[in-house]
Amino acid sequence: MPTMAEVAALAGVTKMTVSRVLRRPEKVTPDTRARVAEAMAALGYVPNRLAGSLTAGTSGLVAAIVPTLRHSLFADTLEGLSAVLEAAGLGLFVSASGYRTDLEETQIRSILERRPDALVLTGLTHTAAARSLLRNFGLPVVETWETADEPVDMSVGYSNREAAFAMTMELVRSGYRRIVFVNGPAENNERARLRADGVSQAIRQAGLEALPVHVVHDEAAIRPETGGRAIRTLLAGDPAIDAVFFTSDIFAVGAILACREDGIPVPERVGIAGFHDLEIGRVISPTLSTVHVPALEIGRKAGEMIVARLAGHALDTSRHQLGFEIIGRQSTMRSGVARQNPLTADKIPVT
Amino acid sequence: MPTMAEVAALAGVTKMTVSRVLRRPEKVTPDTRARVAEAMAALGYVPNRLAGSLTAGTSGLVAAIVPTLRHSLFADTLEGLSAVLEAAGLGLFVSASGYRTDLEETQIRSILERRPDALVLTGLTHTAAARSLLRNFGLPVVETWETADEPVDMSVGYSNREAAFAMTMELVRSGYRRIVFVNGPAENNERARLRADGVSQAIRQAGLEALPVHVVHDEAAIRPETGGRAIRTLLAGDPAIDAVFFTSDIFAVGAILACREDGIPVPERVGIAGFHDLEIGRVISPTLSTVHVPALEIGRKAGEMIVARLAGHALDTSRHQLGFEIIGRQSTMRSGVARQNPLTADKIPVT
DNA sequence: GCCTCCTATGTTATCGGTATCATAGACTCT
DNA sequence: AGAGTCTATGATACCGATAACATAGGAGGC
Repeated sequence: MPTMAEVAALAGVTKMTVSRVLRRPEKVTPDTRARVAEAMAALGYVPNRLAGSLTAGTSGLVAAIVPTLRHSLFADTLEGLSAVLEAAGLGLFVSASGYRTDLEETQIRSILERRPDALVLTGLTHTAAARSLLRNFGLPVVETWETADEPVDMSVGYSNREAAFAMTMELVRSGYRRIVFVNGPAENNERARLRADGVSQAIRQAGLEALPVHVVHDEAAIRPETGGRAIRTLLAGDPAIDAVFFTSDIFAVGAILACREDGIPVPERVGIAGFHDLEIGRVISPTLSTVHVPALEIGRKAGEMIVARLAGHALDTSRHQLGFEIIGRQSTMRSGVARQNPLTADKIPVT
Repeated sequence: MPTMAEVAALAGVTKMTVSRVLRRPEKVTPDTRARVAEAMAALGYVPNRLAGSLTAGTSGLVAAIVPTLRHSLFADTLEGLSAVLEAAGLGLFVSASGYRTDLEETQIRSILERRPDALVLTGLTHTAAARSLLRNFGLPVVETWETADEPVDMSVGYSNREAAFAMTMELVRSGYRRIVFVNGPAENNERARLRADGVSQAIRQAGLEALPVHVVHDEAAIRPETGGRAIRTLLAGDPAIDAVFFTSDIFAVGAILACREDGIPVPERVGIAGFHDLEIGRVISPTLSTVHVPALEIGRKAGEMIVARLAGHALDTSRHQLGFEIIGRQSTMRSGVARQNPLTADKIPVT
C-alpha cells in the first residue's frame, strides 16, 4: 500500500507538497500539481485518513445511535442525516442499541474512542454516566425525537404531548366519547409520559371521562399482534369503549386486523388511531388515522445543526422543535358526524 | 483531553504499560493494573483509536454501502450486519448511494481512506474503476443480495432467477394462464435480468404463452402508484391477462389498491403477486402473495463471513446462497382451484 | 550459591500524515 | 540596482498510540 512518502519520491517532491496537493491545491504550482497527481495515479495512492485525522484532530466522522434499524422511523432519520452529512463530506457511523440504555452507554464509550466530530442520539433516556461522559467530552451531541428541557447539548424533535393532545382532540371531534390510550410503559420513558399527558389533557379539556391508560409491556417487540390482543382485552373489559388510540401504527394495524376478524366494524363501532404515519396505515382497510411525525426531517435537521456547529456557527438553534401533522383517515371517520378539517401542527394550542 | 502518556505519568508507569492494561491485561501485575485503572478513571481517559489503528494497521471498522436506508430490506440487512459486527467488536460505517453506481465509486474511494477492515456492497453493479480499485486494495469485500459468478471477493444472496421461477410456477399452479411480469429496466441490472429469466423459463416450462415483460422505468421512485398505473395499462391493453407478478411488493400493493378502486376482484379476475415480503403485504386486503427474501440473514451472513475472514479462517464460504420462500396468500388464491402447499426454497428445481 | 529462564516493565522506533516555521527565488517598487 | 514582499517548496517536529526488542529482578534447578 503506497504512502504519501512514496508518491512524493516518485514526483520528486516532499510529503508536504503532496499533502498540499490534496488539501490546498491552490497553494501548489499547476505544474507540480500535475506531476504529483500523475504519481498518485501511477501508484494507486489512497490517502490514509486515520493518519490525517490524528494530526488534524478531526475525524470527519459523525456517529449515530438508534434503537434499531428495523423501524422505518429510525431508518428515515438516518437517511436524512446521511444525506446532509454526505453533502458536507462527513461520514456516518451507526450503532443499534436495541432500546437498551446500558448497552447505549457501552456503545458511546467505544464510539468516543474513534473521536467522532459529533454524536446523534435517539431519545433522551441515557444513563447518568453516559450524560456526564458526553458533557466532559465537549463533543457536539444532538438528541433526537424528543426535545429536552435540559438536553446534553442540542436537540431536535417534535412535541409528543401536543401531538397526542391533537390526535385525541381529533377523536373527540369525530364524535368519540369513551377513548382509551394504549401506551408503552411510562417509567423511565419521557416520550410515553408526554403522550399520556397530552391524551389526558385533551380528555379533560373535552370534559370526558378519563379512562386508565392501557399499558403494553413488550415495547421492544412492537408487533401488530400486541395491538390485536390489547383491543380485544379492552373491549371485553369495557364494551362501552368507542375509540382506541395506539402509541404506534403497528399496534393500531394489529387492532384493525383483530376487529376485522372479530366482525367489529371500524370506525362505526370503534374508532382506531395510531401514531407515526407508517406506510402500512395507508394501505390497510379502513385506512388508519394517525399522527405524521417528521422522521426524515429530524435526521436532516440534526445533520444541519452538526454541520453548522462544526463550521463554528451560532448556537441559537440548539433546541429545535419540528411540526407534526394529524392525518384523519377512514379508521376514525364515522359517517354522519360533522367534522372540521384535520388539524395540522401549527393549529395546535401549545400546552 | 488526557492522553495515554498522562495516564502513565499519574500511575507512575510508562505508556507501554498503560497500553498493555488495555489490550493485554493478563500481561500486567494486578497491582499495577489497578493503579493504572485508577489513573484512567481519575482523568476520564478515553483511548484514541485513531492513533491505535495507525500503528496496529487495523481500524476495526466495516463499511457498508446501501442504495438507501428508506427501504426495509436494506435496513434489515444492515441490522443483521450490525448485530454480528457489534458482537465481534467491529464498528459499522454506512453510506447511501441512492442507486447510483457513479456515486458509489466516489463513496468507495472516500471510504477506503478510512482504511476499513472490510466492505459490504449491495448488488453486483459497480463501475469498472470501483471493481479494480477494490481488487487492488486487497480488502475483504462482500457483495450482497445478488450472488455473482465472479464476485470481487465474497458474496451472499439468493437466486433471483429461482425465486422468480418459483413464484411464477405458483401462479400457474393456482390456475392462472395469462401471466405478465412487471419488472424494472433490465439493462445494466443483473437482478432484473435474472428475474425476467426465471419468469420466462417457468412460462415456457408450463407451456403457456409468453407475454412481454412490462417495464417500469422510475425504479428509484419505487412507489405504489407506479404499480397501480402499470396494472391499469396492462388490463386496458390486454383484458385477457389474469395474473400480474410485480418485481416489488410496493408495486403489487399499488396494483391491489387500484383494482379495489376500479372494482376489479382480486384474486378472481386477476391474481397479483409481489416480491420481498414486506409488512404492507401482510396487512393489505386481500393479503399479498409474495417471495420472502432473507434480508436480515444476508446481513448476518455477510457479517459472519467478514468476521471469519478477519480471524484468518478458511475462505471456502466465499460465495453463499441463502434460501427464499414462496408465500402464498389471498391475492393469488382463487377459490375452487386445487393447490399444493406453497413451495419453499429447497423444493425449487435448480435452473 | 550460581546459572538459566521467565516475567513485568521500560526503551526506542515507527505508523502516515499535518502544522509550523524556514528558505530560496521571483517580482515589485523606487 | 537594492530592498522589501510574495510564493512555492522544504525541513522538522509531533499527533497518540503500538510493535519489537531490551532489561532487571525473582523463581527454579543443580
